[in-house]
Amino acid sequence: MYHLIIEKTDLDLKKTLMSGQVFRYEMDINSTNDLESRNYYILIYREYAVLVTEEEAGYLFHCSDTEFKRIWYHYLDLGRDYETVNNRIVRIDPRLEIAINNNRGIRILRQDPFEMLITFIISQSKAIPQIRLLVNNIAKSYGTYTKTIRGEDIFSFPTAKQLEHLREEDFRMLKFGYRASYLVAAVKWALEEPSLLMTSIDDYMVNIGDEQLKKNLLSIKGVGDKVAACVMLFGYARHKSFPIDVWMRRIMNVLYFHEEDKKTDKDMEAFGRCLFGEDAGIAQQYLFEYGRVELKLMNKK
DNA sequence: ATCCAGGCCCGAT
DNA sequence: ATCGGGCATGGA
Repeated sequence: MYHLIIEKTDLDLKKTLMSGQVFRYEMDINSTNDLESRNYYILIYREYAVLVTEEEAGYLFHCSDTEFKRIWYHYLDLGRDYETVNNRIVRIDPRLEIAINNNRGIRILRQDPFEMLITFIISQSKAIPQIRLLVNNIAKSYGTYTKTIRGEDIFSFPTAKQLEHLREEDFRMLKFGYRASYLVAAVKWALEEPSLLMTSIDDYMVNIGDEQLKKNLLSIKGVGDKVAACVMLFGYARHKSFPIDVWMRRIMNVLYFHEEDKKTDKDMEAFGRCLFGEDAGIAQQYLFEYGRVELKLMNKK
């Protein structure tokens, strides 16, 4: 019934969930060693939700072996050997070894494309706690109740179909502000481009090239380079994506450029993709974490 | 109170 | 092509 992951080094759920790529999860971290209050996590993917407890030997998934293999193994990208990727990245830039060592076990999740599209449209000019609040609210309002885990009612994120009839004012009522019209456009896009949204986990790899997919996403009002890159990386597992945000700008201006260079986001994205190639997305995640920690310390002085 | 948050659109150069 | 103002909301 339960599936046990032994290798905690290959997977760090806490770091992965807090890395800014996912906004719908639950987590309870206890600082005590009380056996009755182990750390636990709730992962959500489409109509699935699973309780994961942290045991001495590894993470215990409270679901069937079949569900684990079919859903969570995939969701957590466990089929990829991150050590190999890490080695490639360190070979390209040895300075990232610190960031990798501090963030070993972070994985790029394979989340639902439509959820990523809506989530990252919402994310613009918002802080992470706000984003979490907004996406959880829309799930409660328009998603489907899945199950209750440890007292938490878990809802699936609404499908495009479930948001089909929402108007701008409906989204404004949910406090999405000026993003409301973008969301209407995104839902319309999703309903018109069903082939770009997987219908089952099996057809995850949409049969379309990176460039074409990006072009398609950019056609949505409210989706720019950054949002498109995030959707492609976290929703379509396009690991050549290299999203540039304020944090990435700061860290890249320290590691690779200078403020005076006045590099544009486009310049930086091209640079990162060229430097890290197929590992750009994962490298970006390490850089991002590096920036969140190291730069914060540098600015403190 | 003012500022700004993992941006993007749009109109003016 | 590039620049800057505006945009909703809420937390610091």
